[in-house]
Amino acid sequence: MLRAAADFLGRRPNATQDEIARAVGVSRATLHRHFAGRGELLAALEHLALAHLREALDDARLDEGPAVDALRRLVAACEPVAPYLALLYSQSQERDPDEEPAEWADIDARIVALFHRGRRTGEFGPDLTPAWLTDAFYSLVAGAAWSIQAGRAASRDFTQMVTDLMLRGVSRP
Amino acid sequence: MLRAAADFLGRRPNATQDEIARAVGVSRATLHRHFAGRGELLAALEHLALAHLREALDDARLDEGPAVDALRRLVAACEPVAPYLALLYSQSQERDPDEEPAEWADIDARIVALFHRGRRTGEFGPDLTPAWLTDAFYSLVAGAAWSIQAGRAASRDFTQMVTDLMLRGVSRP
DNA sequence: CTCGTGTGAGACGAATTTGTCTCAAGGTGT
DNA sequence: ACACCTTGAGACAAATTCGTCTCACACGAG
Repeated sequence: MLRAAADFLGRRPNATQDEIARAVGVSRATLHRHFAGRGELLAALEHLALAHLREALDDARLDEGPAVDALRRLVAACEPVAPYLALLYSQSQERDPDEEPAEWADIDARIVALFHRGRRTGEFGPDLTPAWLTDAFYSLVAGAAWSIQAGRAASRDFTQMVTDLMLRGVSRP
Repeated sequence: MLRAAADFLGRRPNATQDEIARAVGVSRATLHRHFAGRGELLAALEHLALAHLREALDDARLDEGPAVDALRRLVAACEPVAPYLALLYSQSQERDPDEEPAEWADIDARIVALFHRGRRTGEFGPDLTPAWLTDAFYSLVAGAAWSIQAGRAASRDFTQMVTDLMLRGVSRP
């Protein structure tokens, strides 16, 4: 149910609760019984996305093996969460920047740590800061999700699109 | 005036026209005299962004010299437009995908052509498609603009952040 | 069968937002 | 001084959206 709501809100961030309910397949009354108001729905969505994302980070084992491989695993593990991320990425702009839940801090810290480790071991170049690489990672994941949703890219290319760009940019293999 | 509206809408995409007017520094009546309704304002904003972006593309001379240098010039020229792009990038989700003005087709085509050229000359690797590289370029420009606006990155690092990531990813120079 | 539960449909008022109007104030050029 | 234009402030109705309530219907468990 949240899945359908996420898909729909990804396309129409400002949709009415009436539209959301119809898109999900329930009546507005039922939607309001489960989530009282748009805020609760967004919160539930964020909670679900955070849970999936945490699980993805656990599966990726970011602190094991070469950082390059860990980054590959990270992108691959994030693929199912990408639509949620894209949604929250667009909604995050219209929220007070200081009221964002502290649960994001964990996630951010783990990804930042990966880029720090790669820089320390010399696998990653020293020019780009881990903070920017983390933001760029989010942007690329969300951008790839949008490209796929818009039909400009194939869903099965997600991992390669993001990993190749993160690892080598446009340069030759 | 549009500049102020863009800055404010970048932070609060769902702001009331009252809030927009106050942020711009005029009364709601005056704002409504210039742009009848939110739609016209967004359209004007998009028009302005398109004009700036076209000018940036002209300045970048994407079809001259090595594609790598052209990409560098492109990013540098896009820096002033980045906040506009970030705004439209978030607003574009809530619009019918087929009613988007054809003016974007020009811009997209020129950027896609750059990546095509780089791939043809062998400067860019053959794995990533020009279409995805274009989307990724937009994502990174918008992401960098958000990072800067959020205070996580310095404004003067914009060009290097985006170009380094596009050209080499995380790998060493 | 009967009860309880969950759902859909609809109606209602409240709050918000928007478009429009009027009027007074301020500035400009003649 | 005078006409002219723009703006700010406020009021007003219309439209939209949201929260809430009621009622009828379906469905499974006992």
